[in-house]
Amino acid sequence: MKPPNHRTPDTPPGFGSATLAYPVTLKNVADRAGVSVSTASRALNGQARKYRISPATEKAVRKVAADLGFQASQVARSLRLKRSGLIGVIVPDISNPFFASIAREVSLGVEAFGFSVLLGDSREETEIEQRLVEQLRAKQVEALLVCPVGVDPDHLVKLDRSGLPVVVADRVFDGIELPSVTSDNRTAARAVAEVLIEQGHRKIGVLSGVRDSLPAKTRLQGLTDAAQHAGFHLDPSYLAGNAFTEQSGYDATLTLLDRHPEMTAIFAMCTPAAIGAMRALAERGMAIPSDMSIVAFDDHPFAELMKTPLTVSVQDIPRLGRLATAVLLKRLNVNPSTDSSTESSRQTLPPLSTPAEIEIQSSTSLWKVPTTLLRRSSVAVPRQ
Amino acid sequence: MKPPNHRTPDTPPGFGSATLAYPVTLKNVADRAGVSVSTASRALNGQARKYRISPATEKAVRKVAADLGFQASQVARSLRLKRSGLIGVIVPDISNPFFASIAREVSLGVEAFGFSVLLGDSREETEIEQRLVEQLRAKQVEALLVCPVGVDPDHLVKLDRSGLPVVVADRVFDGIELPSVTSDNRTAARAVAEVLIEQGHRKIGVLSGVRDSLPAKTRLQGLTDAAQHAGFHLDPSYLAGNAFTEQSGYDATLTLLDRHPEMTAIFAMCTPAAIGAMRALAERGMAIPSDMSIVAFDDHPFAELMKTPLTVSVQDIPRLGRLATAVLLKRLNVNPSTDSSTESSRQTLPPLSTPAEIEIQSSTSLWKVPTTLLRRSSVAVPRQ
DNA sequence: CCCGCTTGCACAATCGTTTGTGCTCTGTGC
DNA sequence: GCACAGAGCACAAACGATTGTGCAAGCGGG
Repeated sequence: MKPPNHRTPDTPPGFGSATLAYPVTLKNVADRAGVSVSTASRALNGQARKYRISPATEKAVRKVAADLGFQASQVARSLRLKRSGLIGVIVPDISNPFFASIAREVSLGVEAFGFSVLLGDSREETEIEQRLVEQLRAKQVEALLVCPVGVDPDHLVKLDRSGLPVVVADRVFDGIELPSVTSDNRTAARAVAEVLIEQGHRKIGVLSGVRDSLPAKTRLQGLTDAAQHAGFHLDPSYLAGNAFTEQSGYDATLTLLDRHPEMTAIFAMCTPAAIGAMRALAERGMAIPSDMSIVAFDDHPFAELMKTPLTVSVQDIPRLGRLATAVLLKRLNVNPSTDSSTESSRQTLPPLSTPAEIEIQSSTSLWKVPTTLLRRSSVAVPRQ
Repeated sequence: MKPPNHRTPDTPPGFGSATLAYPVTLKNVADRAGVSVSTASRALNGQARKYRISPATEKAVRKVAADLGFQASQVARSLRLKRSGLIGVIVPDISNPFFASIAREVSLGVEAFGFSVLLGDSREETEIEQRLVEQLRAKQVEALLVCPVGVDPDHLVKLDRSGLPVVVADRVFDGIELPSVTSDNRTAARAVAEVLIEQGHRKIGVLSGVRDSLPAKTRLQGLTDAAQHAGFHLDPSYLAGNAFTEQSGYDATLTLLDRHPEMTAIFAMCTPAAIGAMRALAERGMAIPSDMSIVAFDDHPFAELMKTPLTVSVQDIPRLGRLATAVLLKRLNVNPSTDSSTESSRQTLPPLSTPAEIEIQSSTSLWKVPTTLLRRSSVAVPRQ
């Protein structure tokens, strides 16, 4: 890269100096070591024994390589090996800590195997998501982890069928055809809903995320379960909103407040929506939890310090990320549990961490990680 | 990639079917169109005019390519062109929204030019940062945006000297040798400090980030400026902490509380530290702002809803990210301001956004973006 | 002394692009 | 009728790695 303004170190004048000039190729190493390119390659790749390179030669080559700061071009290697060492990660919004954490776990988990993460941010738009997929496909990623915007999974399924392994996280789909990992949203939703119901709430407004997404459907299901168990029925008119955003939560809250003044509690399907709801309530001069109780999903460092700490169901995001990573790695046929001192990563540095203690049980294609309930002060007995 | 279990479409039997088999090469397209590989390449790359490919041929090739779903292998192209189309982004913690936002802006800003972002998370450790740099170098990234852990910039400087453009953001260094972009921390710090001083605070504890980092030094400088202007002197013993983390803020607060019971205000150099401080104060049973005033940096959606919304100086993070991206692109000799309908990105999709309205003024290598002050309720007149 | 086996390495093909150069036509002007 | 220009395309050499195969020594046994 950047051909101009470097001296290429073909036959450097002062033997032994060899300050790093950027593109040091295998040929440079070979020449300097007085061997052929193939020998140099084998010496560096631990193939010495197999191809009977003498220990002396191997050592010499290694030394020259080190002196020259040789780094094998992954591009060339990729071409020859038909393996890019790249994994694409596409999320709706990387500045959302939830997705950032997932990206982080993937990045941390795969680098031990010499993979790097190509990041894509779809900005919650399906069209951009598709463009990103194409772009990453052209970059020859070996697998894709997608947290989809939430609609139209078809292009992902097609992609997977065409031979590019795709794993879906969080925003999984119904009638699933792709390996997916998500939280146990139904149980989680039921748990938070029951906090409300125990206190006597029956008129519960729901701030929904993308309606077609499985998380939204499943959380609604959990709420319905709880209602049913308590012997009442949830009117669909108490449902509003159609996105996992603050704006959606704000708008939906106002809508519900107008539509159902008798409402005593809010069930927010995500943190941004809860924030939006709190803004809306503040504008209407309503206090939490005295005028309105509220429950939500996911926690945050700030949460504890809030005026009214939210009662939430918290997902184990890192675990979700690690599970997704494990599934990804499994589909790539690299063994997450193998001791990583093997030559799998060749010249790349030794593993930074043991990738995942996750057991991929069974052959299901939908994995769920458990959640925990955090009861805090945002729920009270309904006023009247 | 993934050679097995696809039919290669060399000469597909049913003409016209051509469902996507994964590796469709240029040769396949050429064969099917009845031309040579070189002609196919030129037809697809808009070189038709220059190399006198007949419009008919060009059209035919394009059609075949479309039918086959041809995507040029970026790996092969990279090898030939000596351009990977990859940009490395290394941050200390991608799950921190601050860095996530920066990564996001870079990703958004460069994709219009056909670049993709390779993400690295250094986990606030210099050693890992260095490993990531090596890994990304091997992947042939064309440039690197680093938010360093904060110490030992030497390897970055060396890298840049060796021909790989490096841009530093946020955690810039003193005696700078690399293009850097950061906020105007001195002014920002002075502004928040003055909020404290105006109310009469003089015994101000400082929760510092990494001492050697320029942000920490500069923010301290801003505080010192304000103190000096108000005619008093800040005792170094009021300084504690040495990291941009919650833990550091917590520990430092306890330390200062013990060391200086007369302290009436806290100047936290980052949000995590402020959170740590609030935890510590809560444990000691101290209320904000009645028992202790506090100011900090950076805002957050949650901030408004906190028990005591913090008075903070907020950085324009997206702008910072965009500026960094612009500097990056400039160093890569792609023109951020050019209308992007040029053939710069070839077969890659049309630009998703106008990359940056940023004016890169002058040839300075340190750029600063302005900040704004948010006065909220975390500051009061000192008790006694 | 010669044959054959082992050792240690070099040759060359290959991955899928891009691009400089050269070949073959067709048509035109004289 | 012929040379020549230019249009339209094919050939082949890179890019930097990996890897199957072939070739030359060295050695021992007969």
